Amino acid sequence: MTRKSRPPGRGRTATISVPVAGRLHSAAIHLLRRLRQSDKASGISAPRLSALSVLVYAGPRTLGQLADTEQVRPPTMTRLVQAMEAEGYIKRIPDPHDKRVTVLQATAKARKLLDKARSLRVSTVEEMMKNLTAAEIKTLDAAAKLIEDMAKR
Amino acid sequence: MTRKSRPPGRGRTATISVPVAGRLHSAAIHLLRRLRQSDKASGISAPRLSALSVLVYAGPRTLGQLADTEQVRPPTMTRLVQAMEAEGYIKRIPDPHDKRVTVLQATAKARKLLDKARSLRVSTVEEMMKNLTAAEIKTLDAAAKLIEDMAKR
DNA sequence: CCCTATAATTTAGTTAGGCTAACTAATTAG
DNA sequence: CTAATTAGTTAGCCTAACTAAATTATAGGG
Repeated sequence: MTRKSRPPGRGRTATISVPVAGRLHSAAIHLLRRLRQSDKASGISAPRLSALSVLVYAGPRTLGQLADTEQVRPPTMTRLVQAMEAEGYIKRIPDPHDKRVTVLQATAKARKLLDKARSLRVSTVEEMMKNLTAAEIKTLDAAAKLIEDMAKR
Repeated sequence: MTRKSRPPGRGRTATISVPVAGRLHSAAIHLLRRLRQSDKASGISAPRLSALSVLVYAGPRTLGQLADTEQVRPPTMTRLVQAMEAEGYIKRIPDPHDKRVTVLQATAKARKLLDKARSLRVSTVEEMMKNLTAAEIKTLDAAAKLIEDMAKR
């Protein structure tokens, strides 16, 4: 589902979207307020969880790349990585072509942790959805796909 | 728009909702990741922003109540409040019935700050939505309303 | 009036995340 | 073969958020 480039003549679309953006924003805030609670149960801090999910869901990368995507300086990432390495969530793999580089890879333990955290959050959402009609669920599904698409770039 | 209590015979709704909950969860995460960036621009830390928005959007309450809702110990909240009081975001109002208690109230400056933060985030969402069709926007709007309803309890 | 409970603060200390500056080691360019 | 660049680490410092324990002041029942 790739976003089609919109040709001229889209009319009042931008104007219509303004209040919707506000409502969508509020909805996201309130949904996430709920989810944050299940997040704490994972027992890992937000910066670590964030860096680790990059490694788990987007694959291995170097420390510098990870620092860039997480928008921190390399020394900060060094420490985050050291802590998570000591806890068995990250493995360092030396780059054979460039000995200065270490590629970081999430371990099975990390994947298990994130899967657990995810399923906690997902069941919170399920619980919230349990009284919806089939049509309402369809609407949410369509919206989820649209949002993914929008967030992709 | 109050959630209607669903009578028996809703059939496979719960089963259908399972993968949708997962997709909705992912969508929310990715949307949030975007919004966190605009949040930084507000220049206030996450714990403070969170506590302050309780006061702004849910109204005044005592320090102890605020500590409870934010899930921190009273000393932690004392410090958060002291900092925000010094910056002019919170006003303390002595409780006439119980002199041990101070009721915390957000100032106009706080409201202005949160409005600014909100509009930053909303324009991020608008920007993301700018290539959607009218039908897609309608879907998002319906979903936003459903989510608000779900999150409400 | 005393005793206990409660609201908030102070005290004293920890932990985590962030930074810059200075360093080592490896790579690449002249 | 130097010189400059790049990846990552170390060291040192700062701030924010958090905690438990002790303290202060008020409330309220017996």
